[in-house]
Amino acid sequence: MSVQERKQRERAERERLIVATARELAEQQGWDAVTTRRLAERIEYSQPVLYSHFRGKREIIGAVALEGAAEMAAALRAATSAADGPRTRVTALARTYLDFAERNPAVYDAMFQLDGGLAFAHEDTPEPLKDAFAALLECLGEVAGDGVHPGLFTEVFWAAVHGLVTLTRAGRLPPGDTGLRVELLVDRLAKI
Amino acid sequence: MSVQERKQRERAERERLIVATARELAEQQGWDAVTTRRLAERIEYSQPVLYSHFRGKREIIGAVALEGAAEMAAALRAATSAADGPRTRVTALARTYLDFAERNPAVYDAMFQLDGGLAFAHEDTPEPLKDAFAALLECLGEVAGDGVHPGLFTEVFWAAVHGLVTLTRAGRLPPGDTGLRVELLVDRLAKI
DNA sequence: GACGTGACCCTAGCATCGCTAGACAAGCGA
DNA sequence: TCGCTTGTCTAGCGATGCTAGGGTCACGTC
Repeated sequence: MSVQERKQRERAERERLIVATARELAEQQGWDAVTTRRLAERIEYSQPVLYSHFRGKREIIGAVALEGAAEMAAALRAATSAADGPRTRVTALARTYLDFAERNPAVYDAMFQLDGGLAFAHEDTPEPLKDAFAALLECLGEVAGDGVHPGLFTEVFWAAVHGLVTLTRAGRLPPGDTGLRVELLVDRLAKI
Repeated sequence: MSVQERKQRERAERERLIVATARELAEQQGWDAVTTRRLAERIEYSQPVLYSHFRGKREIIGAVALEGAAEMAAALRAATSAADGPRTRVTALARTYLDFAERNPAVYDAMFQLDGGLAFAHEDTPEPLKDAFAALLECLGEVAGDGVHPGLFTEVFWAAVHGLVTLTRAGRLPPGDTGLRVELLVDRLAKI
C-alpha cells in the first residue's frame, strides 16, 4: 500500500510542478511561450508526461486559472475584511482586483481571456470560480441599492472592473488614470 | 500610365477581397480557422500573395479591426442621432454597442481581444479607432456630470460595456439579463 | 514585330506547434 | 527469479506562420 501511496504523492507533486512551471513561464514570457515542449523541458520530463496529467494544453491553462481564482478570492476577502465602512470596503475591493490583475497578468489571462475549458455560470462551475464570485458578492451585495438584485449588481460591477483591466492592459486605455477611474466607478455604481 | 493604374486598382481590389474573406471566414468558423492556407485558398491565390499585401496574419486582423471600427462608429452615430433626450441617447448607445458586438463577434475580437498590431491611446492611433472613441465621447460627454472629465467618464463607461460584452460572450455571465444590466449601468453611471 | 527586362506569382520547404503511437526499461508481486 | 504492469521516452504525424527561389507572363523598347 505504502508504495502506491508514495507514487500517488509523487504524481501529485509533479502535477503541482507542471502547473507552477506553466504559470511561471507564462508570467515571464507570456502564454505564447508556454509550449508543451518548453514546459516539458523545464520540468525535466518528456512531452507525453504532460498528457498523462492533463488532457491537453487547455487543461493546463485551466489549472492555472483555478489556482489564480483561489488566490484572488483570498486576496479580495483579506482586503475587504481589513476595511470598515461600505465605501472603504468597495474601494479596497476594486483596487485589490485591479492590483491582482496587474501583478499576475498571465494568471488573469488564464482566468478570463484564454480558453481553459472551464464552465462558468453553471452548476458544474468549479468551486474556486464560484468562490471568487462569492467574494465579490459578499462585499458588493450590501451596496447594490434598494430593489436591485445583488447578483445582478455584482455582475455589472465586476464587468466594469474587468473592462478596465483588459482595456488598460491591451493598451486601449492610457494607464495613468486608473485610480481616478476606479474612484468614479465606485462613486457612481455603489449606493452608499 | 493607365496600365499601372489598372494594376494598382486590381491590387487594391484584391486587398479588399483578402480582408473581406478573412472577416467572413472568422465570423463563420472563428479566428482559429483563419489560417493563411485556408485564406489563400478562398481568395484563389497562393499563400505568399497574402504577404505581398500584409506583413503577416496580425496585420490582416488589424485590417479587419479597422473596418469594424469604422462600421461601429457609424452605427453608434446613427443610433444616437435618432434618439432624443440624453437618457434615451445613452441607452441607445449602449444597446447598439452590445448589439454590434453580438452580431459581429469575430470583428469585435479583432478590435479588442486579438493582437492586430494596432496602437491605441497614442497620437499614432489609426483614424477609425480614434473616431469610434469620438463617437462614444460625443454622446457620453454630455452626461459625465459636473467636475468629471468627459474623456475619463467615456473611458469608464466604455470599459463597463466592454466588460459586459466579453464576460457574456466568454460564458462568464449568464446571457439572459443583458438588458437589465445595461439599464442598471446607464441608471447609475450617467448623470441625467 | 521580336526581344530583353522586370514585375508578379507559385511550388516547395523551414521551424515550430499540439498531440500520439509504439518501443523500451524499471520495479512491482508472485 | 520470473512475468507483468506501470511508467517514460523517442520518433513522428498533421498543421501552423512564414519565406526562399525559380519560373512565367506581360510590359516597354528598338
